[in-house]
Amino acid sequence: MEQLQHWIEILEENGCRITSPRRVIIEILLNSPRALEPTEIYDLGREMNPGIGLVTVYRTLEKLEELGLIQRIHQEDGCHMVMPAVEGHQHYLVCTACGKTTVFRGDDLGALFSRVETNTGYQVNDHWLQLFGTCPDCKNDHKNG
Amino acid sequence: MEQLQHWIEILEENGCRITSPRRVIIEILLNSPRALEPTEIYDLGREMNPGIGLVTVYRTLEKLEELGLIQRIHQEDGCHMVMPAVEGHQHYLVCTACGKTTVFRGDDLGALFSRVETNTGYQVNDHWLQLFGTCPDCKNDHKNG
DNA sequence: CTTCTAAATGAAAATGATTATCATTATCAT
DNA sequence: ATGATAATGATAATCATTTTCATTTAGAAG
Ligand SMILES: [Mn+2]
Ligand SMILES: [Mn+2]
Ligand SMILES: [Zn+2]
Ligand SMILES: [Zn+2]
Repeated sequence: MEQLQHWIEILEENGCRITSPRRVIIEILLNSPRALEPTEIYDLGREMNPGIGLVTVYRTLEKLEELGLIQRIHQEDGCHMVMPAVEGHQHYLVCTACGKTTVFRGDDLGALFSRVETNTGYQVNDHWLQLFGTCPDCKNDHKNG
Repeated sequence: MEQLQHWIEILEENGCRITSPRRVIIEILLNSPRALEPTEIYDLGREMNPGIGLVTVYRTLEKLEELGLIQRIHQEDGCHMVMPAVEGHQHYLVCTACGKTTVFRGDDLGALFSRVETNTGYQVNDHWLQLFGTCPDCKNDHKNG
């Protein structure tokens, strides 16, 4: 749990107090193999600390995102999930069967952006790329069944 | 307005009735230079036909999406916008200043997908790419002021 | 042109996610 | 140990979207 200590230090460095709900929420985020929705974090959190409130989950996630410790993952319908952030530029690869989420890097979209800028006259400032697929475990599950 | 006729034909071919609200909503979609949120379509629709309801906007959009005539554009916060769909595989380029949205094609992400599949063991089935930038008009506005 | 029926509509309420309020609690610097 | 105030949690508010249901209407049939 050094990762947990690291997050706590960053919170302290930023003038935040270390509270029981925050510990619980951070632990949940760090131990989850997949991205979670706020209500999922809430449900898991209540198992550890029944007094915890959904509003505190939202507020803690807001703070953690502000500090760059977590990132949002977008879904078709609109509800967001969150997961620990990874340093630097990267994108998500989400398993559509079980939700397990992985990051990848090394996308080189520079050539595409240049082409698009030339063709459209727009200046491209940002991009948003997310991949969907089947993780190794779910591929096997499907084979066996 | 041949585009409008085309959409109406497709609705008819699929057993849908052609109603006044539907005409209004389709006209708004086809005449907008940018993607619209459901409430924006609702407000514009009321100017033409004050009796129209927001629920009908949602239902009509659902139907149009089902028929592949419109597509959703995702936003950071979660609320969706819609705009007429373009044939074939393409992605959106959204102006962050005025909202004007354009499509582009010719992304060749095959090499990236292969690399990701090798590195992660996932099978990549789908992808989601959206670019953000500044449109030509807004670039000029910024220069002048 | 009427008649008929299922599709479509709109008002109102329900739902689900997120945010705001505010009195109470608890962290942590002193 | 004490106090200032950050954080919490119960509650209510807000916002987008969906459901319900009684009423209207498009368009097929006669
Ligand atoms: Mn990238
Ligand atoms: Mn593509
Ligand atoms: Zn999986
Ligand atoms: Zn613009």
